[in-house]
Amino acid sequence: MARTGRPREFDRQAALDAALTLFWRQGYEPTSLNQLKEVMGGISPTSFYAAFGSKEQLFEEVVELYRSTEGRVTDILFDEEISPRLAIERCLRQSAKMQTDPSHPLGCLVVSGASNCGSSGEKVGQLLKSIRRKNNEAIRSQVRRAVASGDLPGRTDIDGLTEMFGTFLVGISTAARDGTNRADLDRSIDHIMGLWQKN
Amino acid sequence: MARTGRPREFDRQAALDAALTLFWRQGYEPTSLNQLKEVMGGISPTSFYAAFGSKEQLFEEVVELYRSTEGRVTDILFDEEISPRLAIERCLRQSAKMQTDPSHPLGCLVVSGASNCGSSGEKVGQLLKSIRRKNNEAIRSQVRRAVASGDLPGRTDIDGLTEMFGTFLVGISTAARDGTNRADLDRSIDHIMGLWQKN
DNA sequence: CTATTTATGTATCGATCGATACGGAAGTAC
DNA sequence: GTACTTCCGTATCGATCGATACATAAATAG
Repeated sequence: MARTGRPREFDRQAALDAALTLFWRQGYEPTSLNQLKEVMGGISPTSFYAAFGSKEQLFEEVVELYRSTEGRVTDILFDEEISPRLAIERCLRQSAKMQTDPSHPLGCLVVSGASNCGSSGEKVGQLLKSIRRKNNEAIRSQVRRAVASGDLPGRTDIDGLTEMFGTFLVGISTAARDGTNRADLDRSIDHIMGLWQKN
Repeated sequence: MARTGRPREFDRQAALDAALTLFWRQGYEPTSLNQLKEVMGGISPTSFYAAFGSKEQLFEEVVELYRSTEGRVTDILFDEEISPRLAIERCLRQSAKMQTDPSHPLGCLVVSGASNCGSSGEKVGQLLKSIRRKNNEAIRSQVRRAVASGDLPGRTDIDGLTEMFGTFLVGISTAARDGTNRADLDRSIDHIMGLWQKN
């Protein structure tokens, strides 16, 4: 049976897509409800709050959308079927490609989406931080797996190598936003991955 | 001859220091004038604007202060007297040490101080971006110098290697703010600098 | 039809934003 | 002393912030 009540007049998914783009470009706090309502189809405040709850809830939903689409480039870090080296290299290359793609804002929403937070944005800042932490732990798990399998020597400094890849990964967002193109990032990944066999 | 007029009742330099700390922790946009006035000695709005012009001008002055103090860790990138490798390595290690120092906010003001900017913060965002760009060019200059001197092979991919160090450098800010300690960052620098001789 | 449910449009809420007006206070110049 | 300069405190500006109140419109249920 069809749902009762007056049907929604705007496309909720399209509105969510537009909100993602705006949050991605500007970040959480400087993006105002007026801007959001405008790009989301010129909807009214009432429609906005009825459909999305609040600015904070909308952002959380936007982060979910990001993670299920463009943000999937880091998912491969959690793949323990492929080789650890390939998991990390592919994550870096896919991230560099995605974050420099001109079809959407530059950089990474998880890294740069809520980096300047007052008290009102503290919660969403913690949300993104927890995602970054999980990614870092996935890198550590891959490095550890490589040592266990003998792909990296037993004397490998696991934490140091993990942090090297992790710091480089989050750096891609600032680099991309500063205008670095994909080709240069890809060659920088050539270099950083060169460490793997020369260890 | 002494300056005429009623003397200022607050310590301008101390107020500037306090503003630096607040901007460093929160970033430009989410830091309000009320917060600033409070940490700057509970000064009045009139005193604030008479002494610093505006929030934006204050931030620019704060950036100058930062660059002349904690931010000097990157100055060594411009030193063409020491070896290129040492210039880059010292920059990374000093940055890691400074940005994880608990005596002030974590991370780097130049990287994270205005990363979420609406239209009002666009100007300061560009200011920080131009500083990052200059630092990147300094890295490139060092890499080029290393190739010219034979310290790196002639076939070296200059732009790729530059971007690798540059991306890692800006990544330190997010890593430090996410809680990475100095020791782990230092070991990650051990790894990334290992590329230099193994090229 | 009436009742119920959900969405919409307008008008506006209290709080806060960055920034000023205005008058008085505290110093020097003469 | 008076004139001048600079700073301070209070009160407040217009704009915008995120969020709601309230009445109305458009659908289904019976």
